[in-house]
Amino acid sequence: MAQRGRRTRRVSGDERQDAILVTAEALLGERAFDDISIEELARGAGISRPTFYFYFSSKDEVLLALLDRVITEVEHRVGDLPRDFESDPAGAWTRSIGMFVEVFVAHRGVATAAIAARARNDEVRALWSKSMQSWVDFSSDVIRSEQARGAAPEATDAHDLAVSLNLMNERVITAVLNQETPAIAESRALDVLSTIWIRSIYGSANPGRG
Amino acid sequence: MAQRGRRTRRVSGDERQDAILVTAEALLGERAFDDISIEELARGAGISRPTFYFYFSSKDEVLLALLDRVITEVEHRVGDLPRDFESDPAGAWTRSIGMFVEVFVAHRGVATAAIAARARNDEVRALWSKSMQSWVDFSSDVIRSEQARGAAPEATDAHDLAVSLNLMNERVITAVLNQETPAIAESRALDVLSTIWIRSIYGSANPGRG
DNA sequence: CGCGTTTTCAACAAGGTGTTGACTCTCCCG
DNA sequence: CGGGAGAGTCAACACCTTGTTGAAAACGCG
Repeated sequence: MAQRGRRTRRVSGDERQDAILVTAEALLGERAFDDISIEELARGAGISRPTFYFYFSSKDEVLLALLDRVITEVEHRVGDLPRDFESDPAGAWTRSIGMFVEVFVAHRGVATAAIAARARNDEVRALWSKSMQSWVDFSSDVIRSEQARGAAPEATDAHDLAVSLNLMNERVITAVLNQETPAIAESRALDVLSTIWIRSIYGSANPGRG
Repeated sequence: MAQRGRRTRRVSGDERQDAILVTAEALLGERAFDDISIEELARGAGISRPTFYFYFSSKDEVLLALLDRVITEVEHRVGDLPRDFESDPAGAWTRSIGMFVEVFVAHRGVATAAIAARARNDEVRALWSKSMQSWVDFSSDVIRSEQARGAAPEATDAHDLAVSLNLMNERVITAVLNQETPAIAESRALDVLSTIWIRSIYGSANPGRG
């Protein structure tokens, strides 16, 4: 997944490529991906626009490279996630969801740009979906083991539940980060999301009737 | 909210404006909004590109007009939503969520285009958020009344819950419609979403410990 | 008819993307 | 150490899309 765009690499070209990436991440912190031109990326890295194309074949490739780093970090962190669900299910889920929140907050610009670019770019979509998949796999594994030990009802398919809850997290967190309306307060997000996860995974499906 | 783009209206100009809208909706059925040029919209309506600007000031205005219709329909349908939650909470919620699903499916092209355009266009964002807001208001009203009658625990803020669950619906349904990965089967969507809603609203927050 | 308003579009301007071809620089090998 | 093979660079070009302008055609009504 590394080695995007460039043919070979020897001396100082790397620095240029890096400079483009650094410029892109900085600009993404202050405005939307669509509002950043290749000209700006090039100028920020101290090169001309045509030279930009020597390093990346398009603006989307830059986003892809940025996203690539985030994905790598995510897969690492998912692997390190504690699985102490038996002793403290609520706490364990909250910590897992907290990690999700942390990644979004830490790479806010890249995450929101990638989510928007996903609609038009196949490679971005594939890469993002890989990341979501690793979260979904983690969640559904845990849900299944909670069902196996009798702590959670088996009525609902673990995979469907995991997908829906992870998509909820993605959407709620982006709404919070972008300060959309409607959204919830940033300070309440983790609490609300955890509550929904826990009730959905462990709760019964029979509300009290009138 | 009607009367977008045009100064006055008298005779046959309306048909042209309508033809643009019809063309847009048809094209949105087969590809993404970004991949449709104003040239195509104009040709589809039998006019030249500059003439398009007589009717709409931009491509986004066309989407806005399309979305406007959908929003109107939504507000109408939310008002007509049954509130028979006391006798059959699960069924009532499922029917309400089903309406949400129906609207997305019926206006699939407009909905997905609007969601994508929301990121860059303030007016689209405002209009979409108005629609979400009417769903959120409905949901939180019902949640609060369920809490008041003692059927649902009051531990969680009704508004925060309503926002999160509605955002989940938005995201899960678009994932299903776009056949994303990960997603769930279209036939399972309503069932899974209802389950999560019901457990989140009525369930307790205390999972069984190991 | 004749005059104002509506409607139309050729032509232009601006701004972005991606490509070409030639030039420089570096460094390594003969 | 001199000459080539890349790597790296960019002016200039071609192209597409959006949005504007100004003048002309069509229409309705007195």
